[in-house]
Amino acid sequence: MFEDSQLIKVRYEKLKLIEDLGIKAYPNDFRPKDKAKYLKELYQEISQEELEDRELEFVLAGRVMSKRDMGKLVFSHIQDETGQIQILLAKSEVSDKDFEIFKKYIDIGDIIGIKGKLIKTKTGEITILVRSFRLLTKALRPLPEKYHGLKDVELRYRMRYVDLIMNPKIKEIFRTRAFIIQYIRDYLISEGFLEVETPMMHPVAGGAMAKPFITYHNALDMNLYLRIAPELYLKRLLVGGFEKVFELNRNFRNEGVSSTHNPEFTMLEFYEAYATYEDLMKRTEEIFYGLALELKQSPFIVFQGKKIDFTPPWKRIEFFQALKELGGVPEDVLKDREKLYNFAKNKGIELNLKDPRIGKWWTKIFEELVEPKLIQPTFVIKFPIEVSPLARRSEENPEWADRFELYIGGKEVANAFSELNDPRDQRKRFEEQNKLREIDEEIPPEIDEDFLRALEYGMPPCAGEGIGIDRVVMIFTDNASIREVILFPHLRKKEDF
RNA sequence: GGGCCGCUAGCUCAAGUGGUAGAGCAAUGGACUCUUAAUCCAUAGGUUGGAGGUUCGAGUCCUCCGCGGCCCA
Repeated sequence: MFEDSQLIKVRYEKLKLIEDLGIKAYPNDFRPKDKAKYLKELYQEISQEELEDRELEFVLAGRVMSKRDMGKLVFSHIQDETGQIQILLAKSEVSDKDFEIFKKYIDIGDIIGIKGKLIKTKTGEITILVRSFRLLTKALRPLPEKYHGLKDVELRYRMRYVDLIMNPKIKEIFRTRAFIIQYIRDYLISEGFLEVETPMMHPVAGGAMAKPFITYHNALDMNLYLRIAPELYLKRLLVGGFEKVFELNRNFRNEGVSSTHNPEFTMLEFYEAYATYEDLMKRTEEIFYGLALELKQSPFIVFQGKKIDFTPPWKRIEFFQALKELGGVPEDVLKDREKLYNFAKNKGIELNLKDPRIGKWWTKIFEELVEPKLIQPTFVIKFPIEVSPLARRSEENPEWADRFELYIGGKEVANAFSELNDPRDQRKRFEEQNKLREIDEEIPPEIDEDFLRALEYGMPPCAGEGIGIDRVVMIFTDNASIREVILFPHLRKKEDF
């Protein structure tokens, strides 16, 4: 690849000079034994005299992050996965050749392996006095400025690898992400759930309301949809006799990109036979409370300047009650289409007049007026049946679904319900939904007949829940943008990238 | 989709009302045995996101386009 940047040319030339000296620029026979962070932790309290006496040799590898050449001494920091540690090359301690090579040919950004003993500088910093070193990887591009690092958000996302090198806090986010996923997985497995993998490519899109990505299978000569949700497959597994299953993986939705939406995102769905959405509320509280204790050693976290308390039990509020009390929708307006339409319009909310489902209107108003107010963990219960096509009808009132949505920090985080397992009702709901396809492009393009057949074989009474993992990570890492918790968020293509 | 803001050296940023495009770090050459945003001397580095336009003259004003951020839908 041609690069006309002066800085890169210089590095390529240097690489050639190194190789001309018979030095390998990309060897793979160096095995580090020590890590920067642990050396610092272990030896911080030990005096220079004691370190001198012990004469221990340490072996580590890392990227050169700074270089301060003082003539016959060169101080430098190298960075491994755990952090940075200072190293010192002294002309008196290494061969003349090594010293020359380090001074002349080792650049900031190169990865090197070093052997040496620990010393403390006069300021008390644990430092490795190098006895020998090896070039392990030559870097051909300069790192960003050492003090400010890489700030440009666009560059940070497009070159996450550089972001990770320069901004140690970014690594923490993704460690926390991994921890959260591991914690949830451990919880479910310890509760007897089986982790499963169902298709990512669906012949029929379903399980949620969203526009799917379409792809094409050559050999089968058919269109496939990237899944918008695994729900209908997980339910088939309950028909098949698994009683507790979960899947923790990616979903794909062909929608806009925003600070809370990435076209692919990570979702946990779990299903439990002989349980109701009430049981799942308890599990949800357990999971989040446990996570807060593990991550913060406290039931409290701060999200975007707001203190959030995960101590169970959490607040529950009925959907209508929330619309009235938090959304300010008057009682007489709620069920009157015309009044409701005008009420929304007054609030700057445009409702789709062609949509006959008043429930759809309610959820729209709910999103705008209620959602942002639900800061503390809150279960919103008793959802309108019209917008819950896969949920069981409430025994109390057939117009409600036995369903909850969980809100934290003003965002929807989880959605759960007692599952509809009456195949007759399920078919009716699909068919009703079908009629609306022309006015609502999020309705799946066809009915999943095989799913209905499976229900006819009998799915045990059960409850299921979906948790948006990216949002959970946002909450626990206090990030307002989903892109900060996804390693490689999707951006528009750009030349030079 | 709409509004606002941004895009200048590898990175972080400057350049009243239009008048020769600068600094720090990084780089290159040199000095320095406890530096740590090292310091000191010197050198080099630019199609100012792209394309048009206005003007004697555009980083700056206008139009269109691209990419991003925030807000709204």
